[in-house]
Amino acid sequence: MPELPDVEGHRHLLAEHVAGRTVRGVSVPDAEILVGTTPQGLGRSLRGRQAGDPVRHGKWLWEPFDGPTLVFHFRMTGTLAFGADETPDPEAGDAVLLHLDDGTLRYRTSRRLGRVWWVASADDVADVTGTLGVDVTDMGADRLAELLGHKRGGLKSALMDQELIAGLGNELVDEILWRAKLHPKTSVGDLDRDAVGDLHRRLRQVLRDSIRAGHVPSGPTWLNGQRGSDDPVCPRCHAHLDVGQVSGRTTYRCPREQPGGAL
DNA sequence: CAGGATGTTGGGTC
DNA sequence: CGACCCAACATCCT
Repeated sequence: MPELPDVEGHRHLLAEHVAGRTVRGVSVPDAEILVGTTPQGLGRSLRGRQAGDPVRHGKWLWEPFDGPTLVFHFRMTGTLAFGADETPDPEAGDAVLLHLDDGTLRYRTSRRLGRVWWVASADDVADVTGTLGVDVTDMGADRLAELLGHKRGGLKSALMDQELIAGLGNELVDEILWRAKLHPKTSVGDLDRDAVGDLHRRLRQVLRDSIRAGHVPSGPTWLNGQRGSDDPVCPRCHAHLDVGQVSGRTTYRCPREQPGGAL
């Protein structure tokens, strides 16, 4: 599930419940998920430290502790939760818990694909994340046009390239392309400035509504709601959707409104 | 019960 | 180097 809107929700949770609090102790029920230190090292490093303001860039999230910083990525699975319950539930995928002044932060990755990295300083975060493009929530239409101007190949691949634009995942990109009425394999070079402008407006709209919801919605007016259906149809024109693979990801497209070849 | 799944990495090819 | 493809990761859901 975790797409950018979910990660933004997790950032909000950190800002609300963790920033400004002090670490009293840690639990690491799944040490394999913790990278860059040991459970003992994590406790030694964080105990007594105060949490600063969390940062999200694309689908990456980090929390500085007055120097040492925890970097979170959720991959295909994973959540953050905060509450009074201090008890780890390893069966449910609890991996790293931080016990703070007034509650416990719980990083859970049920399929164990997510990771939490420890780095000594916020300056070292980029060593973990690698090169990231502009955060998609900070990207204006001109910037999008400029970035696409340097790219070749298919539009969906370009939008999903985290080194170009950080934050767009499979579900968001399908939703955006459907609203912009663009075929996922549209050659990037075929878009003129007006088309990029329209694409950008749709992108902003999808992001705003998704972040507001805390996830990519799947209601009746969202293409995303057709995902997983045995007979997916276009929420606007009710044509049967074309489902296939693009860039190795399951892709949905309306053959009538996003014309072009089959996926 | 086999197959597929939201993401990323690393290998390989052209 | 860029674009693209694939397999792997570990587990859950259909």
